[in-house]
Amino acid sequence: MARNSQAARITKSRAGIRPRPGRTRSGNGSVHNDLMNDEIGLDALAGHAGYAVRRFQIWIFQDFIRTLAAVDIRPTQYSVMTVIGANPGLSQMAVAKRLGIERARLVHLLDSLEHRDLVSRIKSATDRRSHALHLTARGRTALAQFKRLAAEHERHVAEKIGKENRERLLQILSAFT
Amino acid sequence: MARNSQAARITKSRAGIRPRPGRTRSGNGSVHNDLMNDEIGLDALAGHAGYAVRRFQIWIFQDFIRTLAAVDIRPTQYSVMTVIGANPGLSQMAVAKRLGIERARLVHLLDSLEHRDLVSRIKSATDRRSHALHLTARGRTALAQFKRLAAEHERHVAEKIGKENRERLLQILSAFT
DNA sequence: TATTGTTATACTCTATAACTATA
DNA sequence: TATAGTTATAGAGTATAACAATA
Repeated sequence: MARNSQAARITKSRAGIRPRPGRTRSGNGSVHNDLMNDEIGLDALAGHAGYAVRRFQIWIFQDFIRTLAAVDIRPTQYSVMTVIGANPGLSQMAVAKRLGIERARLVHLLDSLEHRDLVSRIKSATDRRSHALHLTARGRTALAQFKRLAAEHERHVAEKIGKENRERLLQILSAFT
Repeated sequence: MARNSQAARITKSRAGIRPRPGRTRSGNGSVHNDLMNDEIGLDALAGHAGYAVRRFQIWIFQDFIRTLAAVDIRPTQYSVMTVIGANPGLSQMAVAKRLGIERARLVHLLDSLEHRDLVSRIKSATDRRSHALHLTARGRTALAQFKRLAAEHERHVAEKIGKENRERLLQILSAFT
């Protein structure tokens, strides 16, 4: 699933040119006449940050999901539990705003976490419209494990792009957190 | 929709602490008791590249869609047209593999571009299973305009994160293109 | 009147599976 | 048997709108 992960060299020089299809041998040994992946120029795409960011985001989420597959936690669920764990008592609106999730979607996310006894909604005494969100005892224990696995995922990221590059990236994008 | 765009300061020091809700005044002047966005600590999330990358990707795609709204072209449509324009005659499989799009999804993307007379499928003479993809005359003219608008979008990115940071980002993520 | 949580709808995107026509 | 294109389905994720309870 991690296509192109090793294909760092981009043949920009051939962009815009119609290369003659070379008879080549692909990874699994099959013979075909198609252009190989790294023979297909990206043209203007190579200069767009959004394209690279999208490809990277897909890779990183797939690695996160794979690394936390045993505990069945996805990136958004992890982010919700982490924020509630660090700020118990938050309302659903506050969590949704902080993480940039639609409040309508957070309803379903919390339903699933509540059914798994990881999070609980407690009626607010001061504003009876809102719920104060807390981790359950089970949720606190589980989150500690999730964080260990997420740290392992983060090491995969560092291996992939380099320790220093990862830190530079975090710094460059700090305005978006 | 660009929440937190200016909120560069993160109060990591308060993460894990339950701050007393301060009576504060939000941007639109309404008074409330909730934690303000930058009072809510991200805890472990602040150290995860994936979280920042996801937030950035959302911002960048929204800006792209907004900047190209007049021509009704979305990021994926742009990437498909750009690759076909630079490599005419590619098969659907080749485009799908190169861009990391499911071949099933590319079918619908091409349907819409073909209906708008921007792309055409031409039956391959050598392999009658596959289609050779080309831009139409209208597609070539349109793509030139799309590229001008996309370059404008790219300037927005440079303004947002800084010219040098944008270039560093492209370099760091070059392995994913 | 406005806000919180909720329900519902629609559209995009990702991930599969299965079908057809070719190879 | 395998591959290219297609159709279909299901689940995330995004974007809205509307409603009840409450402020």
